[in-house]
Amino acid sequence: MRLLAPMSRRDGKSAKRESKVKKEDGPVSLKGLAAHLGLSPTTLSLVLNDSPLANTIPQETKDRILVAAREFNYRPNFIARSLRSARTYTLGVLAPEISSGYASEVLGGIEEHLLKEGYFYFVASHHHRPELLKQYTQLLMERCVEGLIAVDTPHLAPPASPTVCVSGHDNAPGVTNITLDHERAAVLGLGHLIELGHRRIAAIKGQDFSSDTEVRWTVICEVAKRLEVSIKPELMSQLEGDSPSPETGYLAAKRLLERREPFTALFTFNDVSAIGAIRALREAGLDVPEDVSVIGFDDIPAAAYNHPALTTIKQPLREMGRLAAEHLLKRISNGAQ
Amino acid sequence: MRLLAPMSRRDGKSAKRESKVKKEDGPVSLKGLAAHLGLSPTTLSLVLNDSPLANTIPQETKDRILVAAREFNYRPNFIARSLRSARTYTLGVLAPEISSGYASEVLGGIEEHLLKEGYFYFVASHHHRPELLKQYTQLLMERCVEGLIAVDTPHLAPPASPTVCVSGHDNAPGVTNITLDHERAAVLGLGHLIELGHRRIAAIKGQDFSSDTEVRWTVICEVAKRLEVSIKPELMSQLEGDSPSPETGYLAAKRLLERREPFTALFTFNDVSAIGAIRALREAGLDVPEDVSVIGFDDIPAAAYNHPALTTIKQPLREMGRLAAEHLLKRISNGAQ
DNA sequence: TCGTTTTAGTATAACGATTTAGTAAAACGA
DNA sequence: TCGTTTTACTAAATCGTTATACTAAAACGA
Repeated sequence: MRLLAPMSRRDGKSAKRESKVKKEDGPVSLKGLAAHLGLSPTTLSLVLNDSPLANTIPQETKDRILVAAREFNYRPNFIARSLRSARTYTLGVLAPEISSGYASEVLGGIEEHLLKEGYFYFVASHHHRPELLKQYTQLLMERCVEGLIAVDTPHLAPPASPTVCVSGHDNAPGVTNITLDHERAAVLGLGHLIELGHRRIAAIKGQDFSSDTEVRWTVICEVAKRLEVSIKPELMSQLEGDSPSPETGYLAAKRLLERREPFTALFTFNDVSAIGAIRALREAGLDVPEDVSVIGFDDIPAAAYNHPALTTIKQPLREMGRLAAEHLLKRISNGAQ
Repeated sequence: MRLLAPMSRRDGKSAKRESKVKKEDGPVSLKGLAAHLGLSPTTLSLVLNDSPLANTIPQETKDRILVAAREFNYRPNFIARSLRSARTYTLGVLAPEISSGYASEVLGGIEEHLLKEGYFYFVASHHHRPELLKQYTQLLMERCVEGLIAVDTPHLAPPASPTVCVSGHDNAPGVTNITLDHERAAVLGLGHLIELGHRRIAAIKGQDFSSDTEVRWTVICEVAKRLEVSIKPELMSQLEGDSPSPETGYLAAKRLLERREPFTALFTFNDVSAIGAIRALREAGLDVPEDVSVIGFDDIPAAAYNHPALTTIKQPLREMGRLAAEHLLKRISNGAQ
């Protein structure tokens, strides 16, 4: 059941004007500060950036400048600097939808590293729509981002900036892919099920638009064959639609059950769909984990608190985001393309 | 159980140099394009922005300019424009942690509206640490953002830019708060429980650092009193720590149970903690919902797929984000402070 | 004392756009 | 035909920095 609470907006009283006349007109510019000190902007710039050219300027003058800068709370204008230096210290991030658990975890890792390095980033959600993807890539480039990070975004057109793809599998020139070791993931997952004695293993494949879908599926099939528990075609179902709720998994499991092909274990594409699948199994009178073992993927926080607790393969999403950011900044500072 | 899969990094072959000599040197500037056409940058600027001053310029010339601009894929440099116009079309967003379900939903709504209006935004997560909050606010201002949106962030210092707080309750000058109608939420939640016949109602209050905690708690107590089911002090527990997992709710419920004060319903601060609380109740031998009814808050996707399905008060977080963005842009375009 | 070096700066141009003020040539009017 | 208006532009300033080149004065050396 769901009860919807409404919301409202309330404004504070409008800001009172500062009575001090002192700084009536916004932030100080270098020129203004220089005028106040009776020096040229050049001198201030040299001192404030302690350029080697400021060597011959006496400490007394330097101090005067530093004191005044502090007093007037001088902050160099970032835009002007960017224009001059052709650096924006800004990246662009493309993701299907930032509010998805997957993307937001990766973004968390990206942000953590970027802020530490003095960078910010713009995000755009393309909802797997090619024309939006193209448009936003363009917009980000126009904003002069120094590089791009694409999260779970296949078929990215070869970009003009250095690019890192999180869970990318396209082999494009100039693009670095950060990927999971899917082979190892498959061995962990299937190995665990086999150890529990399962032989009739079903699987739910990801949506076609997910970067990992094909690779993971291929690897799972290979590993299954190698471990001699090959997954029957009738025991494969696939997620459809891009709902962020467990519903996709619920429906995929339903389709699987309709085929009446028996199985004792289910390997799902992610935790959210696993939760939905479990519900479908229960409704079909199957007990989890007594009748069917379910294994998820991702390790979202809710996984551990599901009832019963979900077994899952952890993807270090935050770490992958951090690594993507770290690598991209390295490429940028190497002047790499 | 959780099995950790490792990840790896793979680079594509490095980009081949374009063999065309045509555009060897990055994007064209207005000056470059003007030189190519034998016109002045001014003329191009007037035509491309179709300024009224371009009225007297013959269509033929205009066409020449437009064709060349298209041919060379001319894009005005955003940075240069920003410097001149003192507009960045960029906002700053402050949140405790972007990867939390709460913040990412709100961000989704913010993003949706901003992109539609040609804006981008920078985000920074302050983790409820005052010094980070201050530092990031400063950094965002230095980046020349045109406004700020603070999500679940109390005690924001009076900012120099127009600001909107999502779930803000401080009454600061120049700050707009987007808030839930907590009164209505409390009536919905408590009303539902009372209708089910509950009289001994327990509640889990939010962490002290959450914007909504105090207001919601106060309102719930008031409404409870009015509905004559006042919540006993012994039946109040509080979330602690900022883990994003249901664990906080699990622990809060444990503390509640230790007091051995009987109750038949539990109103929790959010869905995630509700899931944890249900686990604690189960471990204590209480059946949900037979022995204890639990009601959550937020309506996260997993709520509906919890077993049993969780009753919850929906917060229209995405809508709140969208509204915040919309209102802030309106204030900005009104030149408001 | 005169030439050189050092000191302590400054003037100018540049980044890439936009805006204001201007101008030469053509067209027009009486 | 001469003065005015219109046409079709352009020059220069500006946004706030930074980089390069330059200079006047002081100090130094022989």
